[in-house]
Formats: sequence, structure tokens, C-alpha cells
Amino acid sequence: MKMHFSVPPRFQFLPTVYSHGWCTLPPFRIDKERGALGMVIHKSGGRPLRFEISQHNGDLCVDILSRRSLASWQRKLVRSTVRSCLRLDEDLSTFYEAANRIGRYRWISRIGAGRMLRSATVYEDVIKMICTTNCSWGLTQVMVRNLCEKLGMRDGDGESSFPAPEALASVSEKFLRKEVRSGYRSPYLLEFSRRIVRKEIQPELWRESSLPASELFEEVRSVKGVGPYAAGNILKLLGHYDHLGIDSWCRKRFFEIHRSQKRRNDKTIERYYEGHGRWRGLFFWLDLTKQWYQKQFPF
DNA sequence: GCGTCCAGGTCTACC
DNA sequence: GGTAGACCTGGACGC
Repeated sequence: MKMHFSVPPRFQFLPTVYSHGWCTLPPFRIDKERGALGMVIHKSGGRPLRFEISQHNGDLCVDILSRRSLASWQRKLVRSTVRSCLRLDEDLSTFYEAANRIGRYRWISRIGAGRMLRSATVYEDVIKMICTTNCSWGLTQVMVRNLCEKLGMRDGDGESSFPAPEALASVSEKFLRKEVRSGYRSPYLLEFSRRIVRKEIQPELWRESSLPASELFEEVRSVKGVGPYAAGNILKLLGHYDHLGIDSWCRKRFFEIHRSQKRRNDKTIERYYEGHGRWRGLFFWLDLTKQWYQKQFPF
């Protein structure tokens, strides 16, 4: 079964898919040869749905792999998930206008970069972001893969979804340390998922929140295990680009590009982008990853 | 194969 | 408010 989507002006599928490392983390799966992004989603009470997204003649095509037909609510779920993950409803026109006013950023709107791939839920993005902290990218991949394989729901072909908060909340810290390899992050993952199950925190509301970015940042920071780096990047996935979310890779990459900078600290980086207002986090990320679009995506 | 060292963000205790 | 040390894992390195 196939579904088709129209896309906003200047939307480009592959620059969105490859916008950052999320596309390599399950339940996403990239097929480089066919230029397709696969994913598995699961809503409580139903079975996992697996589908694959690709772009043909401009429009998006979603190929449902785990079913011959879908109920109406399942079609709606797939549609809203694809729109959300690919940021199809995010209006970047003012960002592109800002980019076009600066010569070195004109490439951004020309190729339709700037939409950052996100997971099916905010909860999933936060858990994954905690798994990126204080470790190599390889270890992040191990942790996320283990979470999906050991706690997710499998579809008929054995592909796993990301575990629901209830599934994650039900295991022990020892299990996470031993089976997921999440180490000292394990109590953070447990506390966050258990707060969701107890309805003490509702991260899914953050995407539609009317809070100013600074207050939303503090709310995200209230999650144990989420510091300035993680919160800054979670905010980007919520559509707020006021924070840079600097980690060791960003720091290294920035000073590779800007060799002339004498003071090599985060304040230098912050100062460099402060003139870009609410888009500074997006300019920062696209500056660092420009070569991906010019040469080859690293994934 | 084994032991040691290091890198990577965040938390907590302390000043 | 700033700083030091602990947290845990995997990879690099030397033996």
C-alpha cells in the first residue's frame, strides 16, 4: 500500500533525512541506494507499523511494508508522523530570507537545507539525546539499538519500534546497565520514562508549546541527564533555534573552519552567532555541516 | 589477552 | 557562580 504527500516549497527529502545523525539510529533505517528512509512506529493498543519514505518527482511516497491495508486511524498516524519527522509543517521562509541576505549562506535555501529530522515523539528524541551525552557516536548507536531490540515492539519481519515509555519504565536500572549498556545514564532514562507514565511531565506538548524559548529550555533542562548541550539540541528539534547546543564535535569543527579565531572557547562560538537572533542555532549547525551537502553525507 | 589511559556531557558537592 | 571529581563505556595503546 502506498500513500502520497505534497511537500512545501523548497522542501528537499535527502537534505532533511541526512541533516544529522538521527537517520542512523533505529527505528530509522536508511537505504542509500534507493534514497529511502524506513521507520517503525508503534502506538499502544495496536501493532507496529513499518513503512518507507522516498521522494519521486517532488512528492513524497510512503510505502507501507507491514500491512496490505490500514485502518483510518493508522493512515492518520502515518501521515502525522511523516509530516512531523520531516518537519513538513515548519515554516522556514523567514529563515531562508535571512540566509539569502548573507552571501555565504545563500546555498542553504538553494538546496532546501535547514529541516532537521526528528523522531516520532519528543520522548524518543529526549531519550536518544541523553544517549548521545558523554560517549562516542558508536556507543550511542549501541544504546539506541539495544533499547529498540530489547524493549521495542517487533513487526512481522522482526523490525523493532522504539520502546514505549511504559516498556522502558517497567525495567530495572540493572537491566539498562547490563542489557542496554547505558551505564550511569540508566537512572536518567528510567526517571524520565516513569515521570511520563505517571503523567508528571508531558513532553509531547513541548512541540506546540507557546512558552518563550528560554522558558522551554529551562523546562527541558529540568529532565535529569539533560544539560545545556542536550537541551539546546532538543530545542532545535522542537523548532527553536536560539541555543547552539555545542558538543566536542561542534567545537572541533568550528575551530577547523575558523582557524583565525584566537580564543578557542565556547564564548567565542556564541559571540560569532549572536547576530543571527532566533536562527543562530540553525546557522551554526549548517555552517558546521555545509561540507556534507557539498561533498558527501557522512552516514 | 590484559591493563592503563583518555574522551565524552552532566550531576553533585564544595568553595 | 565557578570548579573539581565522579559517573561508564569503548577505543587506542603498550606490554
